[in-house]
Amino acid sequence: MVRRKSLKGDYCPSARSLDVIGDWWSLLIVRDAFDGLTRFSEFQKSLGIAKNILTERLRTLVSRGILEAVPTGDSGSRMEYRLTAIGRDLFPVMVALRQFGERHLFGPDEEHSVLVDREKRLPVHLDIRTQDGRTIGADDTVLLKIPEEE
Amino acid sequence: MVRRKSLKGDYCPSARSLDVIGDWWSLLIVRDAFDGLTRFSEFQKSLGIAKNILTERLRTLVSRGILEAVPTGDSGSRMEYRLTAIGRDLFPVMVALRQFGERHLFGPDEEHSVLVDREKRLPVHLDIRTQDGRTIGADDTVLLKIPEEE
DNA sequence: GGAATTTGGTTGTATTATGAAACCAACGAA
DNA sequence: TTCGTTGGTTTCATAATACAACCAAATTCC
Repeated sequence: MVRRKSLKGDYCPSARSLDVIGDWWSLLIVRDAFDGLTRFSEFQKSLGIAKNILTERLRTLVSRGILEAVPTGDSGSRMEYRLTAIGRDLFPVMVALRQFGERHLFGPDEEHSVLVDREKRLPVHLDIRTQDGRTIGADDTVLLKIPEEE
Repeated sequence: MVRRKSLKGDYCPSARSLDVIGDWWSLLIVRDAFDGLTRFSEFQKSLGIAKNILTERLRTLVSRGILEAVPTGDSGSRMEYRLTAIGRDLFPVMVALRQFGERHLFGPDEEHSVLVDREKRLPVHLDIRTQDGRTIGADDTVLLKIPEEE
C-alpha cells in the first residue's frame, strides 16, 4: 500500500506535531478557529475548501483533540467546532507562522492583518528563551537526541 | 483545473507562510537542515522520503529562498543544501511545533529529543509577548483585519 | 403553516500528488 | 579499472484532493 508516511512514532516532537496538524488544510482551519469561526459553513466560506474535505478534516481534528464538536441550536443536530484547551496550545505555532510571513512574505507597501494585544493594541511577537529567561537564537541551541534503539 | 489552492495572495501572514512551507515534507526538511543535514542522501535517509519527491521539495525550497544549493566537492556538480538567513527565521516555528508536541503528543514515560541552549544545557521554550514585554495568551489578543477590497 | 432557502453534509468522478522501484551518469575509493 | 555511492530522472500505481450533483433536516420567509 502506498501510504503517506506517518510520523506518529518519531522521537522528535516537531515531527509528531506535523503528523497531527501538518496537512494542507488543518492549520488553516485552526487559524480560523482562533479567529472565532465555529460553523461548518463559516470555515467553508472562509477557506474555499471542498465540503467533503472539510468534513474529513473537522472529523480528524476532533478525533485528535484539537477541536471539539458542540451540539448547537434547539435540536442539537448541528455542531459548533471550537478549539479545545489542547488546540489553543497551538497559538504559538500560529504566531510563529504569522511572524515569519510578516517578515518575508509581504512587500513593503503591502497591507496585512496584524495581531495585537487586546488591551494596548500593540503588535504581538515571540521570543525563544532559555528556562532562566535569556533570549537566544537558533545557533545558540543544541538538540539532545535519544539514542537509536535496536 | 483541479489545483491545490494557493494562498499567495491572502492578506493573512500565517496563510502565506503555510503556502511556502505548509506542504507535507517541507518543514521536515527544514527541521533536518536546522539539525545540520545538508546532503541529498542525508535528507533521504533521515526522512524516508521518495527521491523524486525530495528532489522536487529541495528545488522549491531553494526557489523560495528557504534553502540555498551550494556546489560542493572538487568538481562542484554536487550540492549542499543549507538554510538561508530567511530559512533560519523559521526557527521559532520549529520551536513552537516542538513545544506543542512535547506537551501533548508524548506519554509520560516516553522519551523524546530535547532542544537546549548550547551554553547551559537548559531546555528552550517560547513565549508570546507584547512589544512592551508582557507575556500574554491567545485570549489576550485581537486580530486587526484589512478591510475587504472591492 | 407551507414554501423556499440555508446548513451540513454524502456520493460520485476527475485530476493531482505521492510513493516505490527501476534506471542511470558522474564521482570517489580501492 | 572496477565497484560502490551519490544524486538524481522516469515510469507506473495508488492515495489525496477538488468539483459537482445530490439530499435531508433545520431555519427563514410570507
